[in-house]
Formats: sequence, C-alpha cells, structure tokens
Amino acid sequence: MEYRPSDIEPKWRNWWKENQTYKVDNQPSKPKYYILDMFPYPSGAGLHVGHPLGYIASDILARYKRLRGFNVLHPMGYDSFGLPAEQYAIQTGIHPEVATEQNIARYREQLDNIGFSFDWSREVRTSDPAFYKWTQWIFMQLFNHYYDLDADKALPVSGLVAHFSKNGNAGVRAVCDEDTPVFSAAEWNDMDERAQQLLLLKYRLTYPGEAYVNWCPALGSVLSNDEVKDGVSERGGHLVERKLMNQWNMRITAYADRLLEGLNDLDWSDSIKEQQRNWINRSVGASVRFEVEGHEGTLIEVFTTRVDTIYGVTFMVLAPEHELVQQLTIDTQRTDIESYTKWAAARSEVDRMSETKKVTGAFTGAYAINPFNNERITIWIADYVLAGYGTGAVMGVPSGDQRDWNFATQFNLPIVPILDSQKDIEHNADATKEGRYINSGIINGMTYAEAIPALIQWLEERGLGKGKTQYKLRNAVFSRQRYWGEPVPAYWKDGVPYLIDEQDLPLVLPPVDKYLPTETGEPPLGRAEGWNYKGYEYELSTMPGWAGSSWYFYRYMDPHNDREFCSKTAADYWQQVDFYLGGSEHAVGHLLYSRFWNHFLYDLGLVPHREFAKRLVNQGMIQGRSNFVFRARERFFEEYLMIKVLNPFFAEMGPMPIIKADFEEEHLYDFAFQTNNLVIEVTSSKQSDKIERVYRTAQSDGKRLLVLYTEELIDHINNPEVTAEKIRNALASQEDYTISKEKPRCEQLFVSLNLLHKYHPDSFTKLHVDVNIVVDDVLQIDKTRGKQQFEKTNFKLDASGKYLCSWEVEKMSKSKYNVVNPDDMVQEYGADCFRMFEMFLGPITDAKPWNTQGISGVSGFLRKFWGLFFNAAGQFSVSDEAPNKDELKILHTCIKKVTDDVERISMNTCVSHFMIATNDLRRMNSAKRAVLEPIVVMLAPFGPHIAEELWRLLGHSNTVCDASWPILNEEYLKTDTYVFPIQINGKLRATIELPTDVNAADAEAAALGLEQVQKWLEGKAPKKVVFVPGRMINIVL
RNA sequence: GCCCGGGUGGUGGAAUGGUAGACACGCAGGACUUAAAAUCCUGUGACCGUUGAGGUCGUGUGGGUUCAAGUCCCAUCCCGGGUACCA
Repeated sequence: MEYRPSDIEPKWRNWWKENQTYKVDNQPSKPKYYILDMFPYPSGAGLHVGHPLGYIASDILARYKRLRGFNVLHPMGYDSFGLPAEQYAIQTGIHPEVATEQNIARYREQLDNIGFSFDWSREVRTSDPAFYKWTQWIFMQLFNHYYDLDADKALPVSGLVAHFSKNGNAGVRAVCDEDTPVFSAAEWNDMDERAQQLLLLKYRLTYPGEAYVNWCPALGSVLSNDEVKDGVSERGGHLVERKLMNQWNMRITAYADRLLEGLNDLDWSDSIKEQQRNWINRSVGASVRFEVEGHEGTLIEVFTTRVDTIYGVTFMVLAPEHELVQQLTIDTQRTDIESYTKWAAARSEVDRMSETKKVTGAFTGAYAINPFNNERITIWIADYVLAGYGTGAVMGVPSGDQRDWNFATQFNLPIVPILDSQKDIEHNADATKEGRYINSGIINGMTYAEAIPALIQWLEERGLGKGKTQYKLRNAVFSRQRYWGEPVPAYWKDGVPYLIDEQDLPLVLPPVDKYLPTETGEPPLGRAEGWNYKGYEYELSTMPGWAGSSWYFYRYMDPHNDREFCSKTAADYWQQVDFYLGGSEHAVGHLLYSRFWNHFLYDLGLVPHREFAKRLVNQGMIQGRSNFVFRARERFFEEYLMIKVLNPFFAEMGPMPIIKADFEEEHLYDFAFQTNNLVIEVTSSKQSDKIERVYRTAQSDGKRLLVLYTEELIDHINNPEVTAEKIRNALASQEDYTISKEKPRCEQLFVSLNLLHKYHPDSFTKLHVDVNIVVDDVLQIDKTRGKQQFEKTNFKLDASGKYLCSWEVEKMSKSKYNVVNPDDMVQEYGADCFRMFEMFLGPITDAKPWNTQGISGVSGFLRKFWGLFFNAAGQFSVSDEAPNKDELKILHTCIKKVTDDVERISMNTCVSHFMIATNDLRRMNSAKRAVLEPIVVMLAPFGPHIAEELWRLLGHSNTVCDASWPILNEEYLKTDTYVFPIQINGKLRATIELPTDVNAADAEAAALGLEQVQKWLEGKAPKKVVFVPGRMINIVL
C-alpha cells in the first residue's frame, strides 16, 4: 500500500476531534506539564510558515511529555487586539471585530491543518469581553495598590490612606513620584477629596502622567513608532513631532529590583536574561543639583554614575524638550534654540541615539554653577540627551566620556583632566577609574573608591544631591489613542480619575462611527455616543497590546470562569508554565511586562509563583525570502532606443549634433538626426501636454518630429525591428509629424534581472513581487495574468526566454509579498512532512529564511519508513520474530538519541536519527514488530498522522497518543571493539581497531607499532602520548 | 550608537575541547525503462598527486591558550533581532 497522506491525515484529524483526544482535565493524580506557545496576533495575511515553527516544536514536546505519563496542558488562543485590524478598519470601515473574527477563523483552519494537539476547548481571545473583563479587573487592582518598600510588595492604597490620616506620609517608605511632597496628617486631613486623590496618584501602580508620543498634526492622531519612517508618517508622508500627552503609566520601576533578582532562578537562555538585565539596567550613582546663574531657585538636576568626575564638568546639556529650556534661553540665542528644538522634535529616539558621528547642539546662553567649585559652565541643548531618560539633563565631562568629548571638541569647550592616569585626552576621552584625582578640589589625591563616598557625603550634607540608584527602565506608557483595545475601566471627575464599580465590568468597547480621532484630536472612543459613566466621561484611551498578553497564561488554566480570572484550584494544579516557547523578538517587551504583572498578582496572593514561566526557549524568526521585479522608467526607454535601435542608424548616417550620452530632461529632444531634420521624442502617451509642447518647439525650429510612445515600445520590446521600421519610415517621409495611431496594449514593462547591467541603475523601479508566482527566482509569466500588479504589462525576457527576479531576506509580511502559506505545503506534501521539514530546517533557536529546497528528503523518508511495514506485494507485513543484536542496536541508538535530543529541543537532529534508523533497517530488510513499534511511538510526536495509522495497523485500538515512550537499554549499545583515531600532533594520520576498553599502555603500544605512525616518528621516540579512554590517541612528536 | 544572537561544503545543517562536514538537498555517474517520471546504487569540501598510495589547506578575518580549537580567550568585519506605541 502506498503512503498517501491526503487519505490518512484528514481521517485521523477527524477521529481525534470526535474522540476529544486532546481535551485536558485537571487530574490531581497525574503529574502535570504546562507547555505554552506565545499566542499569535491574527493578522489578515493569515498564518505563515514562520508561525508553526514554534508550535510544531512545542507540539512535539507536548506529545512527548504525554507519552511519558504527564497530564499536559497545551492550549492556544489569540492576541486579538491590535493596530493592524484598526488600520484596516480605518481604510475599509469594517469593524475590527469583524475582520478579527474572519482572521481568527482562517488561522484556526490553518492550525487545524497541521495536526496540533491543542485543547481548543480552552481557547482564549484577548478581545473577548469575557477575557478582557479580567484584564480590566487586574488594571483596577494595580490602581488600588502601591508598592511598599518595607513590606517589599504591593499593598492596598486603602492602607496608605489610613496611614496618611494618622501620620501624614512621614514614615511611609513607598515607591512614588519624584516630586511627592512631605505632608503631615493635619495637612492630609485638610485636603479636599480632589487634592487627596491627586496625591494618591503619585503612589498608585498605575496612574495618569505625561509622556512623549509621536504626534502627527496632519492626521490628527498619535502614531506608533512603526508608522513613522524618517520623521514622517509612513502613510501620507506627513510631519510627525514628539509631543507631551496625558497618558496612563504603569509603575514597573517599583518592581525593577525584583525583576532583576527573579532572573537568577529562571531556566531561560542567558542571552534573554542578559537582555532583560540590560534593559532594566540598574546603575548606582548620585544626583547632583546645579544652580542656574541669574535664575534664583532654579535647579537643574542630573544623575551620574561617575560623580567622581564632577570637577571635570565643563558644560551641561539638556534634552531639547527639557522643561527649563524656554525659561533659560536668552533672547539672542532664541532663534538658534527654537530651530534646533524643532529639528530635534522630528527625530526618533533611535535616530537620536544612533547618531554619533555628527555632533549637533545649540547654546541657550545660560550658565550653571558647579556646586563643588562654583565654576560657570555653559548650558546647551543637544538631541543625544533624551527627555524621558533620567532627568533629561547630563553634566558634560569631556575628559572622561567620549560623547561629551566629541561635543566639547565640536563647540570648543574646555577639556579638563581629572585623573593622573588619563592618557591622550587631546585625541580621545579616557574613561579610566585608575590613578588619583587632580584638578579636583576636595578629592585631589584620592582614588576612585575613596572619592565616591566623600563626594556623596559632601552633597548630602549641603542638600545639593545624594547617592542614588537609578534604572534605565522607565515606567511603561499604558495608554493608546486607539479604538481596538481594552477600554480603561476609569472615568474622570473634576480632573481626577476614578475606577468604575467592579460589578460594572466588563466595560465593553462601544460602537463608533469612524475609527479615527475626533475633530478635537481626542481618541476614537470620543466618538462613542452617550458613552459615560453616571454622567462622567470615561477615559478615552485604550490599553496597549501587551495588556492582555501579560496574564493570559492563567486564563488557559480556567478559561470559562466568570467569577475569577482563574480559580485557586486550577492555579494550584497547573502552578506555572513549565515550558514557554516564542519569538526572541519578545525578549524585553512582552516577557518583561508579563513578569511584572505576575509579580504583582503574586503579591496579592492570586498566583502561586513569582515567575510565571519556569523554562523559556526563544525560537528564531523564519524570515521571508522576498522576490523583486524591475519596472522600467522613462529613462530606460531612451537608453533602450539608443542601444537596440538607433545605434545602427547613427553608424550609417554619422553622428548627431545635439545628442549627448545622458538623458537629462532639459534636452530639447531625446534624439535628433541631421538626415531629413528628424527629431525623436520618447514619452508616455499619457503625457499629451508634453507631446504638444515638443511639437510646437519642433515646428518653430523647423524640425520634423517623430513621437514614440513608451507604450508602443513596450508592445514590441522583444522585437526592436518594429521600432526600427518606424524610424526608417519617418526618415524617408516628408510628414512633419509622425505619431502612432493605434492604441498601445501595454502600459508597463518589467525587465529581467540579468539584463539590468546594460542600463543605468536609475532606469528601473524595484518592486516586490508575490513569491508565490516565482519559482527558483524565475517569474512564472503565466501566473501574472489577472494580477493587478501586472495589468497591461509586457516583460523583457533574457536570452533563454526567462524573467529572472532578484531576492532579499526580509521579515515575512504581507506588505513584502513574501508570505508563504503552510496550507500549500500541507496540500502538496502532507502535514506530517510539513511538520518534520520545519523541524529539519535547523535548530529552533536560529533565524533562517524560508526555503523549501530539501523538503523532498523528508517526504522521501516518510515514504521509506512507511515502506518498512509493507512487503513487496504491498501488503502490511510485520514479523513477531525476536530482533537480533544489530536490530536492537539500531532501535536503542535511536531511542537514546531521540530522547536526549527531544529533551534539549534539538528537533532537527531527531529527524536525522529517524532517517538513520530507517535507512539501517531498510538495508537489513528488517520488519519486526519489536523494533518498529517503539519507533512508531517515538515518531508520533513528530508525524502524528502516519504514526496513528501505523499504530492501528499494528493492531492497537487506542490512540498512539496514549502509548508509552520506549525505554532505553544501554546494554544494546555496547560494542567490543572501537576504531580509535590516531593523531600525530593533533592531526588524524591513522586509525586502529582495538578493544573498546583497552588500557593506555596497550593502546599506545598498538598505535606506535603501526607502519603509518612509524613513518612519522622517523625512528625517534614520541615526546608524549595522550590517550583518551574509549576515544582517541594523540602522539606528540 | 547601545544591548542580544549568528557566521562551518554549491545549499539547509551535524559535531559533551578529542576522527570537521552526521542527516538531507543539489549535482555527477550508473541500474531499471521503448522513453520519461518515480525508484534504487555509487561518488561528491578545495587543491596537488595518483596505482585504490599519499599530501597540503580548510568552520567570516587576524592573533592567542592547549598534546588537541568550529568549540575557550582577545581584537575585528559582516548579517539578523530588540531599542520602550508592530505584535
């Protein structure tokens, strides 16, 4: 019987569905294993081949764990709020919910096609009110809690209020805003409700505050960083500026230390933990306040990790957005400062940080006073200082910091050495901490270790600063001026936010007429009619994409609970995620925010662990391999005409007076002949104005004009003789105006890659082409028909009649037309083959471009494996004979390797091991149940359909999912002899077969006795012989 | 720029500091076939040499540690991810 995946795969998928094979119940009697994939955003492009990479790996692990006796939770759902659906809604008017619903249906269909063991009864969607009710509920808990430093956990704000009314905020050690005043109980009790509420916001774990956003005045809305390219909006190219806006924030910095410490116990890759550490970036230093000359009481605070360099400060730099810039700038500098600020506002943070070669800045005209030596230093603004980072001001120490050095050099500011060990500071900054201080007042002669405490003590005694620990981690902006997200369960009264009643949850997203900001620039929710809470206006921003994904892993444990986000029973059983798999691009975004929420939920006693995911593996991205085609621009046609058609004419008729080799527009005519006064104009037939203009010029010059439409050139592009004939006719004719009368068929021309070198690079526009109509970089011309991109198109093909495309590796995305749909692969090769091929591509953690060459190897393997079970007549035929030693060795080698490799998530080598076992068994013509059945079980996680079919053919009535993983017996792997490699000076020169357990002396003697070894020894004795038991022999000469 | 990865034959990749290139793809030759497809067998890092010998080089590049380095250390180049509102 032939292996036909299209027959067996749908059959078993149905059977699994009907028998609820993958339904999971809480079974306290069984050990549990929770394996989770980062859930997908259901995009309109559908699932692409990159998504399943992780899902297949986790599915293999889930099925493997099940075979090893675990009760495995392996759920799937959708992160279904997000920007793309909203963009689509703006363009089409279709409600994002409708589009999202369709996208999910499509994802589900595609996922079902691959044979995953997901328990779909536990599916979650973040955009489902039954789900986001709990996202909103958690938000409310955050609002109602503050971080208490003594308890080192989140505590209810109600306790804080009680404390304030008795003692004021003295004695409260809590994380709060920098500018929180100190107040007494009396002062607190005297405050009105509004003042009290405003004060409490300084403590709450979520609070409204100001943050910079990408504001696009032309679109009247805030843009995501993704939507901004080179300082303008991606759509429309409108100007974008950075603007302060009132936004909800999450006080994640309260958890900075715990998020750092928690990393130590996590079984996550070192690289990801390192990224998180760097992102949080705890730095110990000092804050120093500088007075501003002539501005009594105005202080500029800076944070520095190198307070020891304070005497080397020769200037100060503020972020262009710094609140004091306006006030400090003197009139004569105002124009400079304003134009610089405007320029800087248009630049993104990444641009601002990346630019290190070009130093820019502007002088405010103001001076600050260094508190240590009372020196006047100039105050500048420069875009390398970011407003949202630290205090938005830095002290410039050019001798010790390269960026400061560059700045000082550019603007001719002094560079003062401060350590006797600093070298070469005329050419570079030297950030050393070695040596002793010079030019440094109270710390002269001290070392780094002595100077720091001395300086901090000095500052603290005078109230001019203090030792301080700072984090690079910033509080997270939580508002989005968008429609398609969770509404914030808060309303505004008198400029103060209040939570709605818990019983009014969920606060459901209201309908709006358009998904755009209001005329007054408010978020789309401002359009919702009658949308208010007991007469008060709701918060109009919605939550960001990461809200729902920060806690969804608990919902899978108890997905239908309408009283709690997850019951205690469920959480107690499933505990935490044992294995989490997802893209490395989430290293600091999702994975840090979700850890933060989890720590908070843990503080409230709602979840059993501080960390939600015990083990994490990051899969590499499957990149797209984009193809490009080249559309000819007008310049091409002029060049083409010259090269292919005109040159023979010119050779015959002599050179022309007015033609030059370049094809600039300002030339009067494109080409001209002396013969018969003929001039030629090449242009699109659409440019009738231009044709008329040239015609008039030609008339007044007394020239005869031939107009060649680019479109007619396109029509005959592969046959230049047609055009040559036209020119010949025009040269012979006496008409003063020749123009084609027939309507050209084509409007655009695409030129094959291998012809481009003949033309100027500017002659073409490079465009993405759908990779699904390209095979081996050759465009399938027949498949271009009916495609909008190729309407009225002709192709200039290469000598072999092909159209060759160029290619590049890029992110796989709809806009790049490089999305490959797994359905197509499944259709052609079957789901098992697709699954195994994705695994066979390489290590799960590596990024790689999608490329299907090689899939036939996996397909062939499955057929060969299948063939092991059938005799020459095509009948199922498996023997019950006892296996021999060689067969047992094949089997147990396979058990060992596959078991080891699944445990370390090395799925690609597992596939190889199956191939090796299959090839070996085929060579032996072996078909024994005792060997084949265990391999079927091991194959089941990888190719569940084929394994299920063979399992049943072997006579079982239950599903292969409920079989047991085979047990390794090392005895079968042992060998009596081993072929030892013999190295001379580390290079392989010979081999020798010896007993596996040979001792050093015997091995050495045997090796030295070999003729090949003697040859190298040249009669001398070796200096040394290294013997690694059971492995190798190295002879050192 | 900064942080984190990665770089091995024509290609995807394999390799607890111990025989570099497992397993596949591709390619070449052969078998079967009227033929093609499919299938099967053999070969396949480069170079020199050749009798089935043997040798030199070889894991981005340049150094180093070691009896032994793809693997460890230092420097450097290139590619990918993240860079706080894509998810």
